[in-house]
Amino acid sequence: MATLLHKILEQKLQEAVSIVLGDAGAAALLVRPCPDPKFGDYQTNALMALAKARKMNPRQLAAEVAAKLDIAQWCEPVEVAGAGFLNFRLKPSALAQALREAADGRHLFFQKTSEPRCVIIDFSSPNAAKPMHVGHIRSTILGDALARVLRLLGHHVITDNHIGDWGTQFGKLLVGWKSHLDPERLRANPIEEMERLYKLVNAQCESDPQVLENARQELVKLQAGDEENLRLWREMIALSQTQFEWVYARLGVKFDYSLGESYYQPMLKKVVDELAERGLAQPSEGAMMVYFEDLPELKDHPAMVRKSDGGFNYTTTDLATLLFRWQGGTWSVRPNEIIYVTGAPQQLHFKQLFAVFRRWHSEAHVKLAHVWFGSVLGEGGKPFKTRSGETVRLEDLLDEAEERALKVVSAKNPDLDQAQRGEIARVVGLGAIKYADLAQNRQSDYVFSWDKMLALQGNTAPYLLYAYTRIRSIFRKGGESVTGGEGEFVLAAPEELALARHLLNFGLVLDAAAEDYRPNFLCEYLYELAGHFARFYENCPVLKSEEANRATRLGLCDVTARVLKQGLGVLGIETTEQM
RNA sequence: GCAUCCGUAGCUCAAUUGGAUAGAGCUUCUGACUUCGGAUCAGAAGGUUGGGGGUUCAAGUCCCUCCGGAUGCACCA
Repeated sequence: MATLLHKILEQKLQEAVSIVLGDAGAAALLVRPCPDPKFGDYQTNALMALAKARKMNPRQLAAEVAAKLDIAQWCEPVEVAGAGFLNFRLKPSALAQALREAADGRHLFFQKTSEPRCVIIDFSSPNAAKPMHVGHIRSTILGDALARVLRLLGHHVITDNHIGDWGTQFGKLLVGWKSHLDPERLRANPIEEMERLYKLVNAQCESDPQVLENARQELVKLQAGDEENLRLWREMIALSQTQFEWVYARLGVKFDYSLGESYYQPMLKKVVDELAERGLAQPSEGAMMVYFEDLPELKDHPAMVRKSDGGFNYTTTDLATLLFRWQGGTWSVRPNEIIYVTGAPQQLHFKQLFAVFRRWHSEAHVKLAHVWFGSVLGEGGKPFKTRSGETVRLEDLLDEAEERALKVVSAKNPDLDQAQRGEIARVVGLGAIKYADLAQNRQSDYVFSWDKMLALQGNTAPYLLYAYTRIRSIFRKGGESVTGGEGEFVLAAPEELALARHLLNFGLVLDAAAEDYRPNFLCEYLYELAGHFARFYENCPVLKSEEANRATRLGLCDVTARVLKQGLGVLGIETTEQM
């Protein structure tokens, strides 16, 4: 049995409360780390809320619950403080036991959920026939990190890339492909050529209505199943897919499914027919609309599910997709939850989507979450563009990250051979980009800064990776005889205790990050962990210390390295032994 | 006009069911090197959390209002 102390405390608190209040009504009694170590290791403020709801004296309730708490095995006597806080102080033996278990590989301060859920995560979603750009990075990195966290916690995660492979852009692309295609350029760089064609025709459409009309007709033919157009479309999709896979491989991102918009086209008519039959959708100005008179937020924002020209739009496609997923897709498992990771501007769309679906299938017990995020801005707070005003290509961005990281590594560590430096630069560069994004509250707009993300100070990937390499260096230097330590942990120095206490909270933070879809909690935790380690490292010699201290300190180093590696790994960031 | 989101130190950002003294990094200043990797650590300075009102034992967080900004709002996705 793993000793996960905060879980034990929560359990015991629950038991004590039900003894005192005589019922199990106490929903979630959370125990969390104290904001200030002087109060203790863990606290709960839940009793104050509980007392309030029952019109009881909070301090008295806290005292009564404290009297029934059966935790002497792990804690010093509990204190009632302030308006009704309970403060817990761990016994050194409990701390030592948890660390010993972790050092022995029995756990890493977290446990898998007792209630695994099936969660579908929809993220990245680039448009076919266009290069992936910086706008896709947040969705991709955030979605991947969430998938990894949920999987680590034992959930059944299905990732699905809803590629934009059926939009109106294909009308223009078909016109371009048929009249301006340069086979040489297509061979050399298919995406660039398709982008060139699209831009060319798009510009022509501005000035020449005839070209626009041609594009419309090509689109209609494609959607009607014209063989020639379908063949060209498939070719374009295949070329795009190759590019996507290359970028995803570089980022270390994998999808279980990539069912694009086109996959759902055969289902769209039925969606609208059903909505119409059930009176949920009504005709208006030739289009089909769903109104939400009873929802104040959406009262003035009806959703369109069919255009006046008879065509369907993205709400229709998303409804079909949602139904398909809820019914178990091709994987035959009904999800408990579906998560969409997209930008903030789509909030209204998802509110409409979810509202329509709830009416359409009110029997569906599935949690629908729109995990939205802010924009990536350039320095100065304006949209992030290249000097010439173009959107930044994702591949160029990754290249530049590695180049910049290589310069730093080469300057700091010129002794390493070129191949090693290249590999370190890859890990550090990609890690820096991912971490800079994930470390931020996703809902804020994010100011992209090379200097900040590659800095060795502050809450950055290089700082964390450096902490990791310092630990690994100890074990390298100590030789093969040096393991993660043995025997009982004897924690004495304040830096040892602070590090140990912080290690214990890894699981709590993983849970919080998963619960709120916010990897920045985990980043914050890892940054603090690296800080605690740095202070420990500064003040507590490991290899040079005497045998008694040495075993404990080696153990702390080992466990810290494992939490760092696991924590970064679950953010999609690799580690490196040297840098 | 309607809706959503945001406003925290000079700058970039945190702040876990509303919780105890709002925290980091950068910048500035001051310290610690015969380094288990100094790509480090310690200390100082920096705040009326946009303004005002309200709820609460407790508000950056919830409610109202005003100011300022971003985004979206029927035939693009």
